[in-house]
Parts: sequence; C-alpha cells; structure tokens
Amino acid sequence: MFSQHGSRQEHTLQPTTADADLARVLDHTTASSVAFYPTNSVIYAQGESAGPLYLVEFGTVRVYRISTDGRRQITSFYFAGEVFGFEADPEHQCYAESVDGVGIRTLRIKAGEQVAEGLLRLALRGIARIQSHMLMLGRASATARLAKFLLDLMDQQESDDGVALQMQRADIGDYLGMTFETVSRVLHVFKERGLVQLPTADRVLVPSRERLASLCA
Amino acid sequence: MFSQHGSRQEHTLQPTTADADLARVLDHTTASSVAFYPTNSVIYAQGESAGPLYLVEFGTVRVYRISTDGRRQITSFYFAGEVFGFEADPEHQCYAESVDGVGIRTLRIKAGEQVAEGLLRLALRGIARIQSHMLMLGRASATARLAKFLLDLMDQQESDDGVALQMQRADIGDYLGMTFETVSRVLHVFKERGLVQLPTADRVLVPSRERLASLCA
DNA sequence: CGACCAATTGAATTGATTCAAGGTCCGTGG
DNA sequence: CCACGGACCTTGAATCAATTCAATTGGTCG
Repeated sequence: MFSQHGSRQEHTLQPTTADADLARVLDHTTASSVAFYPTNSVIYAQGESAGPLYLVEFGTVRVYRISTDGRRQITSFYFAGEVFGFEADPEHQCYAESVDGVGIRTLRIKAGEQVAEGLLRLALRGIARIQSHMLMLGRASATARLAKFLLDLMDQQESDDGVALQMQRADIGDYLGMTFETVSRVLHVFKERGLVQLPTADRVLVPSRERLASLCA
Repeated sequence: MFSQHGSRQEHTLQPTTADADLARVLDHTTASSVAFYPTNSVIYAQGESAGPLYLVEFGTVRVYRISTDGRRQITSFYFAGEVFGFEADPEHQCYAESVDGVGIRTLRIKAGEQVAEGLLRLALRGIARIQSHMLMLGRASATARLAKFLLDLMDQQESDDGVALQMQRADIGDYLGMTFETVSRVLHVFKERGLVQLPTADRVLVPSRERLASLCA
C-alpha cells in the first residue's frame, strides 16, 4: 500500500480525526503551506529558537533528546493530524526529524489569548501520553514494552490486524529504551509464539489483539 | 532543621520563588486556605474527577501511576511553590499523595481565558521536566540516575553541600525505576567512593557536586 | 554482481532484580 | 528505664533479563 520510504506528496487539508481543540487552535493561527521533509531530515534541532507549532499532515516524525553520554531517547512519535513542538523554553530542548517522508505545516499564533486554552488542552494531552510512556520505561519488561508499542500503533493506524512499521529497529529501541537487537529478538519470540507474523521487516501482522495485549501486564 | 516527618503548620502565602506565570495564574484563580495532609495521605486518587489545580505550600508530594501488573511509577515529586494536578481528562490519571506533612491550596479558575496562557506555560514546564526524567528512565544506569536525582534535589533545596531525603527508599526507587535495594546499594557505593556521606538515612552530604555530576554521563 | 545498510542470530558478559537474612531506629508499654 | 515490635534500611548470594560484541543474513540500489 505504502512504499517503505516513499515520499507521499499528496495530502489532505483536514487532519485525520475531528478534533475540537485542534480546530480551535487552527482558527487562531496562521498555517503555512505544507513543507515536505524527506526521510531522516531535520525539522528542528535542539538549541534552535522555538516558536511555531508543527502540524503533521502526513508521515511520521520522531522527537528525541540526546543524553550526555550520547544515547538517544525518542520521547514521542507523531503522525498525521498531530501537533508537536511545544516548548517551555525559548529554545528547543529536543530534536525533531522525519522518519519517512513527512509533510508539515507550521502554525503561528495570530490573535491574543483565545488560543491558549486550546493549546493548553493539546499540551495536556501530550503530557498524558508522555506519562504513560514513562510508566513503561520505568518498569515494564522488553516484552511488555514491545507488545504495548505494537498495540498503540494498531490504535493509531486504526487497524485490527496489523501495523506498518515506518520506523526502523533502532528508532523503536530508542523509543522503548532498549537496543535494536533486543527489539529484533523480542519480535522473533512473538513470531515463534504465533503472536505476530512478519511478512516483511516493516510489516507486522497481529492475528489476535487480545493475546498480544495479555503480555502488557 | 526540619523534623523528618514533622508537620510544619506554618506557611507563607507567597511561593518560594518569584514566578511570573504562577503569579498570573494566582491572579485568576480562587485559592482555598491551606489544607494539611499528614504523611502518606491521599490528595487525590486515579479515577476521581479532576478540576482544581494544587499549589504546594510546604512539604513534598508524590504523583504516581500504577501499571497493570501493580508496579508503581512516580512521575514527579512536587515541592513548595509548585503546582500540580494538570490533567487532559476529566478524571485524574494519577494518584497524588503526601510524602511528609504537606500543606496544599486548591486553585479554582475564576475568570475566562486570560489564565490559559499562564497555565499553558506552567504545564509546558511540567512537560520539560517529565521529558528529562524520561531520558533517564530509558537509558541511564542506576548509578547515573541516582546521581542525577541527588543533584536535582540539591538544586531544588538550593543547597550546595547536601540534601534532605524526605521520601523513603521505595519512593526513590519507584521514581527512578529501580528497586529500593538498588537505591540502597548505589548509595553505599557512593559512600565507599567518598562521593557522599550518610550521617542518617534521610540526610545525604555531598562534598563535591562536581564529582557526583561526573557520574551522570 | 557487488556494495551497503538494515535486520537477525549467537555467545559471553553485566547490571539489576529477587529472595532472604540482619541491622538500625523509634515509639510504646511493661 | 529497658524490652519489645514494627517499619525502614542494609547487605549478601543466586538468578535473570538485557546488553555488548561479533558474525551472518537479507534486501535494495547503482
């Protein structure tokens, strides 16, 4: 259906899901035209001055930080219809890059204060998501993390039989706090147990959502 | 200076640090009088309806989630002058409890929209903090995590020679994503290496901030 | 075909956990 | 005043999950 690293130039103007908060924010911001970022290009870097927000039109974005010892922690992936780029400081604390071909609109705030409540709600959603992720990073086993990741992707892609992995193993590892070898091994175990099929490296078929979900404990 | 689990009834009306965003929020909210929560009491529970924000007047608060398998992840500690209780959903997703004796004001939003921008900024600060924490949970060793934790506490307490650990080992462990035994062991290693002294279990003296900081890599 | 990058698989190692046993501190009651 | 109990902390030994390092396979593209 989708080429693995293909650049999908087409896009829709409206986000994938109806969203009151997003709509409100769009009403009070000036949206740029869609800029295209090829695979692995930088959207913004740590230290750059922050300002506009970013709306994903299509594709996948990874936002990450680098620790002092050079390790990368991906804090979140963003997909079509999602907004990222919230910053507490005048400078970006994170890097944002395209995972595959990505289309982005920048949103610049026009009016006064009426946007803030919408923005606040969008930001709060981000917090909730990050907190869930933190819960996993702190405690869950590699098995549980990967199972949860696949289930989240199924929700995001609104699929009940499998997911497309736009990102490579190293990205998944850096998101879940494990090495890419471990990602590979755990996927292998899932396959052996009949929990998933891997027709290609970037496609995961999930015969039973429930059985996979039972590993998240 | 402070009794370990003592209940400090006195409080100041102004937060510990001058803070424009907080001041702005206070201007547009109705603050309750200070409620006192003894050690280990519940401030709010997961599933309760969210609404007001909470301003810590004195003491230490832990906010945590419980994973499906019963493990606890403390997402953040909050100290005097800090605001917590931001929620994306109408229901609390987290538990909030007092670590020691805590004084709390609830803040209810009065006016229309002008608060939102201040709230937004406070919330964004929360995001930044949580993201840093996530960076640690994903990758850092137990040694690095604990060193960072102690340094953060030194900043928070504005001390350059040590910290008071209001929370017990299990709390620290659940915050840093390790067992309380590991917390204890790593502290022991720090002591052996002369990085810290432990006159009592709840007091850590740090002779050289720099040497401790060198472990955070 | 050959080069390159991603993914897989294997073997040894390590860091942290688990389970278990002591030790310390503190408040309570004899 | 001291003995007792309970909560918290420390320490030890065995285990285990995940990493590291290394080799191999698979896929893609010029």
